[in-house]
Order: sequence, then C-alpha cells, then structure tokens
Amino acid sequence: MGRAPCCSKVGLRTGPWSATEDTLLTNYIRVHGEGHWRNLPKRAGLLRCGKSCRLRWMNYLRPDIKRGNISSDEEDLIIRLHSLLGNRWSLIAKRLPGRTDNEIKNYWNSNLSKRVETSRVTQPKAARVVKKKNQSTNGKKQKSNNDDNDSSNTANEEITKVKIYLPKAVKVSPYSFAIRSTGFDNMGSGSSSPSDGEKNIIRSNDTNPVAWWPDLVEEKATNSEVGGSCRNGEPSLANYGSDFSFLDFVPIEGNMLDEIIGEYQQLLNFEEDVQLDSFEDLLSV
DNA sequence: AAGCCTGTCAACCGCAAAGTG
DNA sequence: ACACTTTGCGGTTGACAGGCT
Repeated sequence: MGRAPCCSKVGLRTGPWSATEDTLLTNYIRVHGEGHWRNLPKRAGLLRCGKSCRLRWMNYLRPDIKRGNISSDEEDLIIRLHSLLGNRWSLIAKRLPGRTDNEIKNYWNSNLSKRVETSRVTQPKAARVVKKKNQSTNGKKQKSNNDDNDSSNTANEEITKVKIYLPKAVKVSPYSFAIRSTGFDNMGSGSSSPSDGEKNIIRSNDTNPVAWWPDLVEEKATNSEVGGSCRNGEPSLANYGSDFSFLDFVPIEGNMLDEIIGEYQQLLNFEEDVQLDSFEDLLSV
C-alpha cells in the first residue's frame, strides 16, 4: 500500500529547534494534549512536520524527561535489559522512567556497546549479562576515563550466559508510567499517543506517590546492590548518590516495577550458565 | 593557533504496526 | 476485508564540541 509522506517538505523547517518553536509546541500540547501530530504543526503555528513535532516532544520537551547523566544503576539496568531484549529501545526506555528510547540508544551506541563488545571478546560466549560491575559512568567527560578502565573492569566482570528468545516487540499501552508534576499536572505521557478518552488522565491507582514511596525505596534498597538502610520507613536518599531522582520510583503500569526488580534480582542471582528458551524460563529459574 | 579526529546527541528517514472508516 | 492514515520504532546522519597533534 502506498504510504503518504508524513508531510510536504515544501516550506517546512528542519534542523535544530529554536526556543520559540519549543515554546509554541509546549504551549500547544499543554492546552490540547498529545496526539494528532499531523495537524498539530499547523494549529500550533509551527513550520514543522508532525513527525518532527512528535519527536521533539517525546525526546526533549516532555515534562517527565529526566535530565542529567545516566546513573550507574540505570546503566546496569540498560545492560541487563539489552541482554534480554536486544535493540528494543522503546521497551528498555519504558523500564527507565524519564529516559527516552533515543537517549538510551545513543548512550548504548556511544558508551555501552563498546564495553559489552569488549567483554564478548574477552569471554566469547553467546548473549550475556554483565553480572558485576564496579564502575560508574556518567556523561561525556568521563568517557575516556571509562575507556581507560575497560580492560581492568572487564577482567573482573563475571559473565553469565542468558539466551532468551522473545517475540517481536509489541506496542504497549500508554501511561506505562505516571509523570512528575511540573505544571503539566493532569497530562499523562507515554511513548504512544493516548486516545482522546484517555487524554489528560493519570491512572487513579498511581496518583498518590506518597503511598508507595517508602515501600518502593525500601524494596529497591533491599534488592539492589546499593548499600544502606531506610530509617523509619523513610528512604535514605544518600544511598543512591547524586543521581537519585524521585522519578526512580515513579510507579509503572500495574506491578511492572516489581517485575523489573524481580527480573533484575533473577539476573543478579544467576550463579551458573543457564540457557533459556523463553522469558517464562527466566522467571521460573 | 590551526587543522584533524573522535565522541555525543538531536534530528531525520523509512518502515511496519496499529487505528480508522 | 480492505484501503488508507496515523503513530511508533530503530537505524542513520550530521552538527557541534572538545581533545589531540
């Protein structure tokens, strides 16, 4: 079937977005919500194609975007999820609230792929999961230092083979996570566009962070490699370093966060080479 | 100081899935 | 069921910045 181009290129701007364009797009979405990308530029007064607007919003302007360097915990999770899911950047991003698929993809390509490749060369096994790591990598400036440390770190990494076959990624319903309150208080966000009926709704079960915050923090502290304890049920934020963010504990669809932690723990618990043929096998180990 | 090299990241492109009438 | 539109995804590109020679 013939596919119409997303926009006529005639007269439309391309390249970096100006502050004015950002403002126009943000203000429009603030009022009208996401979606209808094809018509959005005209209505918002932008000389951009809808696709470009969507990308700009999803990857840069969304209020729930988490700024700053990828923390070592996030990096660890990316590596593990990539070993499970492959280049399913959107799926990986859904499990890192506040991070975009583009950001994770770029981070992987510029930082992690080389490290993982290095470990493969060192220990040529099939799909693998880095079980231990002892470095923290954040941002460009540290890259060369990390590269310098690659060989020593890799040598100390304990590699576990985890080969899992998954069906092709399917689109996930919107609102895989709620958003931080930043003035877009009532506008949900996800990687796919909500239907009109869903627009501007935050799932009722997710709207009270205070209710689940201490439990999640305690659980994360228990399950992660981060040391420290929670005092009187309150999170000890210092345990998570400067990269700690409220968004680390933003609720995810249903018990998705529990599942992530469960998967994460499973990976940590692998003591021997295990080849798995399905995701269910992983969960049943 | 100038030129080159390399890494990063925002943005683009094409395709496929999902949605709609 | 079909044709067409819309949306989302992953690969790729190119501008830019910083480091190196």
